[in-house]
Amino acid sequence: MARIVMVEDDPLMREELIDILQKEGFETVAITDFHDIALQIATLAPDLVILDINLPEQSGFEICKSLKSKGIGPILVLTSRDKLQDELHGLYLGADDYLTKPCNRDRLLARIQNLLRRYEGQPSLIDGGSFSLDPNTFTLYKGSQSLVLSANEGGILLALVQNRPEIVSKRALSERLWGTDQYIDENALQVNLTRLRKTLRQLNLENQIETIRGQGYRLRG
Amino acid sequence: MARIVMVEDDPLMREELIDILQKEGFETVAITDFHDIALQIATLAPDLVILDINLPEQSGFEICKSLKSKGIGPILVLTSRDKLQDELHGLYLGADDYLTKPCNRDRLLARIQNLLRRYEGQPSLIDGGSFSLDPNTFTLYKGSQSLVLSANEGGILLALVQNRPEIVSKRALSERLWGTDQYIDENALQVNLTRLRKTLRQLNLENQIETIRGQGYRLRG
DNA sequence: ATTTTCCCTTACACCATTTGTAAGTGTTTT
DNA sequence: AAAACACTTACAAATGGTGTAAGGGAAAAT
Repeated sequence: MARIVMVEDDPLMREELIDILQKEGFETVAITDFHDIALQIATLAPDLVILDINLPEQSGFEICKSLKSKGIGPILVLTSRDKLQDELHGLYLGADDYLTKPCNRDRLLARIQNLLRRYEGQPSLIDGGSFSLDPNTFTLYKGSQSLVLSANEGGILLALVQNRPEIVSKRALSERLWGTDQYIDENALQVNLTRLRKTLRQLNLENQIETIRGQGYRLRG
Repeated sequence: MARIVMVEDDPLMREELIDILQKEGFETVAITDFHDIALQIATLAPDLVILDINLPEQSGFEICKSLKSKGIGPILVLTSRDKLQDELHGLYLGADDYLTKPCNRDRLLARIQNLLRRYEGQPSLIDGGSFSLDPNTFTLYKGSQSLVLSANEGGILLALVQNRPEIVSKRALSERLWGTDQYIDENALQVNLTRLRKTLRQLNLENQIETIRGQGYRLRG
């Protein structure tokens, strides 16, 4: 079941939330130490974060921004601040939904399900800057366009995406594709890189792969 | 700029919406013929749909459901129905957000931006019930698993998903794969269906395709 | 109960795609 | 100027996709 992390400093409200969510079958984790909240949440790997705004050490707005920059979501803000400007600010910072207290139990649950549904039906794609890559199938996505890379092309791109923005040596790429127990001429790597660059051009992804002479390759961006 | 399709039968409200959105730089398309709305919207390929609920021929709820089954989204419901049960129903049917009229202009725009931001960068997958399908590459997604179907297997599954839960005749499937100007033995369709069923089993998707003897096939769920 | 019809499955051969090798070219470094 | 490194294109072999053929099973018709 989905893991929901709650950032709420009012003890009574927190217990009530925990009760509602656990009755619904969710795994709940409540933040009680209000220092370095974004870091704590990152290590918890939540499926959804319920975030209050008025907190002791940091504003929920700051936390929201920090979570977003770490790619953690979805984030549902649940706060007593019911002014329109606060809602606009929260949404602007990247909150996925903004609800005000007091909130009807069924409404809260419906909004939570809504966010979970939207995120969990999505494939686990790895962000490559200007594109996304499915590590299972080597399917490359850019906007509404997509294409499937061949095994070799996909293996190379995956290695570069996973190590972005670090340089990946030719030796590491060769081992990634062919292992160490069979001899493949080094030129095969060059050829496959040329094929990959050509394929990337089909999605207008020019100059994504940068050559560092004598060291290896890296993904730009 | 993003294309927003509006389904609103009140002319004054519709004009006001168009004005607000165009001033913001959006491309707007307003539905004025209220028959077969889901089909019209599908051909428009919108980036977002603003949907009223009280409409002349069909309920916005039905349209929402139909759009969702065709993988069209996001959907922002904007309605005068402000009862909690209506909101819950809309979210249950798959609406991505539910706002009631009258709605503050800045709030509406913020919610629209919120949805657009969340969907751009995501591949356009069609919902198949227990799985999702990328119509470009025939990549099949189920949870964190994915695999790429062959052209024939993908073409068959796509047809079934797009017509779900309707029956698709063998003739329609054959025409989808081979057109009408070349003769392919009917058994080729049977063979490819067997191959597709075997591939689906690799993702534990048993019994997804139902045979209706003498009529055709349909997707379960 | 038997026959006919429809659907499914497996194997085979042909076609399309992927990929390592070979050879040539261009650029950068020594 | 020569050497080293990187890139590109073409070719042939290997691999995967797919229609056809043949056989079998189940449901419907007689």
